[in-house]
Amino acid sequence: MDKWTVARALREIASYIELSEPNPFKARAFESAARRIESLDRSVDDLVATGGLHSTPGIGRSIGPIVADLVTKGHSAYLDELRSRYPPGIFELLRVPALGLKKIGVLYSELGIASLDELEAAAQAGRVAGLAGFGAKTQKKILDGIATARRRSSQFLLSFGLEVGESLRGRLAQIDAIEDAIVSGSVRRRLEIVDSVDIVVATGDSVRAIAEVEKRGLLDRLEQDGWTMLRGFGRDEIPVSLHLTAPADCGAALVVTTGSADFVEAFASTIAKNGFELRHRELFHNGRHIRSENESALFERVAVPFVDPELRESGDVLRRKKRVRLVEPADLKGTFHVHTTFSDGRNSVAEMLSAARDRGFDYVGISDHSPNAFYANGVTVDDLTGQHAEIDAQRALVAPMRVFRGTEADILDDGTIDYGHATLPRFDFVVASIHSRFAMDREAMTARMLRALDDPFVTILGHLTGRLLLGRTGYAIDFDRVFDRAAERGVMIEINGNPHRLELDWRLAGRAIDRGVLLCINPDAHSIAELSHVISGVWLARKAGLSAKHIFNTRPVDEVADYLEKRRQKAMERVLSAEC
DNA sequence: GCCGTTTTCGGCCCGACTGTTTTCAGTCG
Repeated sequence: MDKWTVARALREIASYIELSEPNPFKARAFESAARRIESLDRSVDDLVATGGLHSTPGIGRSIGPIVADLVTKGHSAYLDELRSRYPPGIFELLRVPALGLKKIGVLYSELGIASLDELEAAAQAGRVAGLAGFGAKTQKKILDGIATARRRSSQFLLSFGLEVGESLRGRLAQIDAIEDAIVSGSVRRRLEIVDSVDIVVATGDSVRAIAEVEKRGLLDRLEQDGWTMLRGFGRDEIPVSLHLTAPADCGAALVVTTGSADFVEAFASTIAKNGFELRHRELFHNGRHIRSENESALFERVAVPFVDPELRESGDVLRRKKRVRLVEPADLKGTFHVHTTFSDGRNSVAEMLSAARDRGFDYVGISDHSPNAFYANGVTVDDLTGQHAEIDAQRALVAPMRVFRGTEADILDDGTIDYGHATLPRFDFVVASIHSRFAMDREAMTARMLRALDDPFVTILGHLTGRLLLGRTGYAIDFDRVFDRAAERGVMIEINGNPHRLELDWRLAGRAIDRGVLLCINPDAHSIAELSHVISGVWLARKAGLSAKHIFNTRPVDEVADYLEKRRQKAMERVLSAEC
């Protein structure tokens, strides 16, 4: 069993404990044990086999045997028992805003509520308001929140849609009767929130193809709609549509099913001028069927410059005379905003650096949290020396990759930057982010951010609005004023590739670019695996129509090093002259 | 549940906000 699976089991135990136990520290002990396991630098099997478990901090007499059970038996009797005490799916109530594990525990023990439907019925009957710790306002909030929770359960993050789509595509491609399978729809357009997965399936024998899909159980609750459409559900109930098409019509089927509806409509009317028509996912010219094995051949045949799928949200893009070369993952030479175990990262400096080198980066910037971020174990001024020494010690091992020492410093309530000017010069770069007081009004929040942008040590503005997709709307700011100030001060704005954040929003990126703001694609990585968030950052940049020239970290290492050093020097001069 | 040279109990990362309370618990970041 790998360490991630063990950690997940420990977290599940922590959640069950929080439902029922009054002592909050017991659940926290399991949480911290999970973190310990995740940050192991060797396999958990090895740790158990060699008896090293007992000397691992945070894992004591109770948790030790649970970890050993998980590793040696593949399950834990303790966790099995906890699971049997509650109905499955009780944690779906967490989707309701204002409901945490404590309240869910009370709802279950007092009223036996363990699903959204039961909760809704009880709240409508007024039974929730009578519970200890609940009241009329909470009951109203819950009723409002159930709608949100239901909506959230029918929407999915792009990263999830892509994972389900690609895994299905791979399994479809293994079927003999299927020549090709390509993910289309809003996933292919890289829309940040999707409600379904669409796959074009090219086959010369749809009867056999459908029979195989059914036989292999690739989808749940399969419905057949004629011979060209199969609908079902993938993992976690995401709706999936398979669009069966003859291989000769694959290009047309891709255009139509990729959408958007607006784009396809505009595309159809553009090509109609030359006598072409899209009908039932097939291409016709003056009534005669035209082969379109792939999309680029189709665009060429109808004499329209190819439009990258990410740009197909509206038909306006068809007015362009030429295709713009969008930024690609291979364009990124390095990245910033990478956390380590010095704050809330799960991997050490050494692990993160060698993983960055293995991705082929020429440079990487380490940026742990600043002291104000208590909950994220921010690095104190005293601990900085140790971290910098550790980074310096690792440099030679990952050469010639260049390592920059940075921070993700909190923007404090008044807009000043955590650490202050006594310490900020010690960093090669500073990502400034807001992690507290999200509820400020638009005016106050904008003022706070403008002041942060005025600090000469700030290099990059981190996750612009703090939004969490399907979780939390970002704080309100006046974007144009922030973009103007960022351009004026030469502060970059981050494209945060974390699939839950994906901001600055692709709908806004063009406005920032037009005002002269430079952008930087960062992973906000808290583990080796999360370094891949630079790829989702590239999706966003492509969706915004950006090229390599708009992105700072497509620049070569020498240019980047020079830029950062000059900026740091200038900041120190400005601060010194202000003090004189 | 874990930890500890103050060693078997008492503390455990913090703060804003909200609603239910009338001094605090739960949620969220």
